[in-house]
Amino acid sequence: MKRDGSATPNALLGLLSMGPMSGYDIRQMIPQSIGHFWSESYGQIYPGLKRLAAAGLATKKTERKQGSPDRYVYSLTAKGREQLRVWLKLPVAEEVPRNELLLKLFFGAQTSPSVSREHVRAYLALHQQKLHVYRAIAKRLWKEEANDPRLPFWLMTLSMGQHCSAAMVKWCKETLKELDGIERRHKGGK
Amino acid sequence: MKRDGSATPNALLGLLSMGPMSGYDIRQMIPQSIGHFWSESYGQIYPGLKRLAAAGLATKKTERKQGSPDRYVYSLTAKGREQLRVWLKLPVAEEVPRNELLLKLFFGAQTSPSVSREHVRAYLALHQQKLHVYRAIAKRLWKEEANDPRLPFWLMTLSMGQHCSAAMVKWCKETLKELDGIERRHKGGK
DNA sequence: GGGTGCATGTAATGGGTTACATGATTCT
DNA sequence: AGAATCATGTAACCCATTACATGCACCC
Repeated sequence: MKRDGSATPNALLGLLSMGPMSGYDIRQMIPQSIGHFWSESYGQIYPGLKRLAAAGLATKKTERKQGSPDRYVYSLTAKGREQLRVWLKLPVAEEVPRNELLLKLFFGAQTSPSVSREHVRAYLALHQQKLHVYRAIAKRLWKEEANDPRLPFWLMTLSMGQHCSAAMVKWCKETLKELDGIERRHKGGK
Repeated sequence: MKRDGSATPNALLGLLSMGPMSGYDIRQMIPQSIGHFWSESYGQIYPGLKRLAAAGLATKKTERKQGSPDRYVYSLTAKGREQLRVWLKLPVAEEVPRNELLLKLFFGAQTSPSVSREHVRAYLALHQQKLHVYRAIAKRLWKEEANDPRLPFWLMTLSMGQHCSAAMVKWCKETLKELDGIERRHKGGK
């Protein structure tokens, strides 16, 4: 049995479960849907969709319109829906995430504290901005998708982003204070 | 100018800044150092060290002992230290992290709420355990490395883990309540 | 005429893990 | 005898991004 190391084909199934789509459509909608915690490039999407069709998990229809390129629109088959449900049940594969900020911070004693401080500052700004974006998305969803049964699940993923970014903002502020202290000792103490 | 897409060689430089080491040593010490936010496999380490030596960033010494295999111990050169400092100053490259849990949760409406609940439950357990581990490490560091000037930086990376896991625990608990509500409506309501 | 958007796709390249290969010593 | 630990390393494979290639239509 071939074990499926990658979640990519299943991510495509999930996106197709939201409605028939072309590869181009999928790419366009990612920022508005799973973009905050998942990404796919054309190099994955187009061959991936082809493979789904070859495996009988999706069907491909050609849409022709004069004055614009052909579109290949994929729809989930019953088999595809079933495969999606099977994958959703499988335990989540936890990976060791690589965090370059922490890597640099860990070796922070090898350079001036101000270097670390700038990294943390940038991280703070990043997460403050994310919090704004999350709030805007939540507002939009409450208005526009109020009756969609999928709404609660979308809000849960948003909520994780909010919890995480809020924690990061708090950590950044504490860490900046700590770094300031180190810098003062660095300059004043010796 | 060739831009360095990968932080791996610099991670090796950072580890070597802690003292001369063999590839084997590096692999062994990762869980005790940067393991919570970075990983490297032998397939990266051994060729990586060779490249560092070839680039004049590290020197290789052979240690022979009767009754055990040869060890190739690498030490940073002045040039290597300088390169580490240069890399530390470069802005952190933010990547879009892939979170499989969120991906499954986002499509949670395609299956029974209990499926999502189990995933969240596992995530809760994972982060509660991480909190224990972090606390144990912090204790050990305070005792054993109290006078090391690098200690504050190590504690900062630990602290991020603590903030993050604490936020995840909170989110999991809230989300489990929400999922319970959905399940009740699911069963009772219709 | 030139940029932008629609729309498809592939090839090159990069980055990384895993499994394998080797071989001595020490512990059970 | 067999397993675990020390220690090095490579080859096969997997996954993913990026750059490139094509081509039409529309707007400035």
